[in-house]
Amino acid sequence: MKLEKKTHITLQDVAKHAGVSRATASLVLRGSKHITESTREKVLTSMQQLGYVYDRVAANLRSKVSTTVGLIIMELANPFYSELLVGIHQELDKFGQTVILGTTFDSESIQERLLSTMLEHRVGGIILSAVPGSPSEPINRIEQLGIPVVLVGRRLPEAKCDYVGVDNIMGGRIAVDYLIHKGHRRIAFIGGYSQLSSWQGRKQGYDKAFEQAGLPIDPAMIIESPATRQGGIDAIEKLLRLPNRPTAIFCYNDTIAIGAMMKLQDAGICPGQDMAIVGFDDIPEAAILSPKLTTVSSFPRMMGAHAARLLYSRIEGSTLDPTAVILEPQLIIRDSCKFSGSS
Amino acid sequence: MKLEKKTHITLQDVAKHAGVSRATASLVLRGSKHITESTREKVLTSMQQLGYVYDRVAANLRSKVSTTVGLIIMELANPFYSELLVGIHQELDKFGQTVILGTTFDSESIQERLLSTMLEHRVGGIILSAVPGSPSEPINRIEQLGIPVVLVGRRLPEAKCDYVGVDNIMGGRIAVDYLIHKGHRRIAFIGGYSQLSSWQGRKQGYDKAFEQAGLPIDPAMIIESPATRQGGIDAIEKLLRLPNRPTAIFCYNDTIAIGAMMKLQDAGICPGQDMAIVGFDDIPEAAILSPKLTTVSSFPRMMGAHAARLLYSRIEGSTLDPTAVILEPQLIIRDSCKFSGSS
DNA sequence: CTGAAAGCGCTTACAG
DNA sequence: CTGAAAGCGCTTACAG
Repeated sequence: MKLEKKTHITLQDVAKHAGVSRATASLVLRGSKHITESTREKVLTSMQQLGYVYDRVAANLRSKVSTTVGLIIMELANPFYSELLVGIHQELDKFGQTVILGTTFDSESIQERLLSTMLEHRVGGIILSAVPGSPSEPINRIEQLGIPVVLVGRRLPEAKCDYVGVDNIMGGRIAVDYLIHKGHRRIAFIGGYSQLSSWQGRKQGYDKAFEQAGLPIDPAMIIESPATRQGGIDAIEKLLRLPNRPTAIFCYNDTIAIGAMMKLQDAGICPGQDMAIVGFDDIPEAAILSPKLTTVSSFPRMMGAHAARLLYSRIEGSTLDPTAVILEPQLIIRDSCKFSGSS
Repeated sequence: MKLEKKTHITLQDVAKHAGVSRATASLVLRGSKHITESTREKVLTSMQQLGYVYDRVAANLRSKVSTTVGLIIMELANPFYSELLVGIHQELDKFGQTVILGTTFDSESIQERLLSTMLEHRVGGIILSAVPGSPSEPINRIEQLGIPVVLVGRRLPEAKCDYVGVDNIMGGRIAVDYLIHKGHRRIAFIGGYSQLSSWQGRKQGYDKAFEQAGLPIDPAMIIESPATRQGGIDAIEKLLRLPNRPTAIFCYNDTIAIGAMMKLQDAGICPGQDMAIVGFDDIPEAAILSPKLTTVSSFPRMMGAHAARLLYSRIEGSTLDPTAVILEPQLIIRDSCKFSGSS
């Protein structure tokens, strides 16, 4: 905890060593043009010699500036969020911002705590993938403080802030359209929870596709479960007990699809051959499964980059009305839908 | 950049509102016992009413304390590092420390820059997976400043600091022993670079296994390449051009193994059946490949947790000599080695 | 148990 | 172009 820097060099020391005032040294530090080349050099070499380390934290405190951004996501051990993080981190790095990380494991109380911690750390803004069903009041209160927040992936109805996500309705739509065109009539939708805005969107797309095809929807085909591999396994178990099994499965996301494929294989059902599978997100894993997973890409890395840019523009003072950046999803056709239903 | 908090409430405001001094309010904040219950309550309710946000940064500056830790790794889009990050983050969270992230992409100059940035942000310590071949002088200089650093996964010969890693020699040994016992005689070792301390260890284990079995080593079987999927693909291409192909492949890590399996499949060679494959690390992907990948687990999450604990003990003032925590690897036998060489 | 003063390391007007 | 002073929001001795 204690920073027991043995001989801690401050700007004061540098100034004295260079024979100038603290203010002058500070000016040199930030490359002011109002400094003579000769004093500039003197100060610079003094810094070198003394091994001076700039204290950005103290500087930020004084100048009321922040160079950190908070990122709150569900968990790290999930390729979707890893990819999101990569996009955010890479983009923010360009702006000289560093990210402070927090994971909620979808617990509302942890989210509350993290939000507080981030504020205490004087973040300039927050990127939040909110716990489903969490109240939007804390977010609005934070915005009130002048700290911008952008929601990513998961939307909160009442929150007055920016949002970056994929068009879930279209995503669900193109996935199910594709399956219907392949001749499937009984198509399950498994994984995720109906509180999730992304679940709702994907389900809506599913409904629309059925509607337009003039097909009836069987509520038994809709199975909620945690968005984990285990959740996929569990959902398949339930599905296999059904008297009238589906011929295709649209999974809430790729992680669910992985679990589903594992369980299917265990049950002697060949995914892709005996049962068509479509995922969502296109995480790196999707391409190495066998069969390679056909999935709807939500471009998580790009989502992250957009969120970072949007947040930074807010930090820089943009006062536009809250905007929503909706990425267009794309069906990535691979090998997990060879089977052609009852066509 | 600017933190234009509309009506920024400070401890001063709280104190005035509660009718006490700033010092008293500060004491309340940190739960001092020398405060009357009644004033405690007064102050607390004032904080509530005014919507006070504690400025931990200012507090840390004054009390010369740090609540952040720097983490520098090669890249985020790599399951090994994701897992490492999970372990570190989870453990550090328990100590109330937040992590500041940086990725080098194995560029020495980026690493230099990140190290500086972290110091400027007043991190209490640094966990570093160093760029191979980078000088240890900056690290020693940082330690000199009183900022502990722990190296993780990759060792630097001259660095006087803690290290957490897996026993690479043993890891290489058990992988190759296993293949030899399965009857293989021509075993390739592909991926990674010989500058990496982990590569050197695994290769040493490989050599030892051959030596003990009284088998000759063919230098053509050793192929270096970037530790990426593409690196695995490239290595296999080279391997297939060889007049005398191997019957088994020990991969520097699982990511290499994934690329290798992809390329093998493309070439009409069935991994696991026509060619045995062993990976290293046991990233989550290993279990979903088909065939499921037999691999040497390096327990990346546990590595992260150890590194975090070790660093924190240093931050707390531990002055033991630099220690090395070496985790014991474990062979995870799955399905990628069905073929039994020439036995 | 509480208050007045000094200080963490820096930057920001304001003089000169 | 450079210096002396005040202040960012907090904590830390030191009195009382």
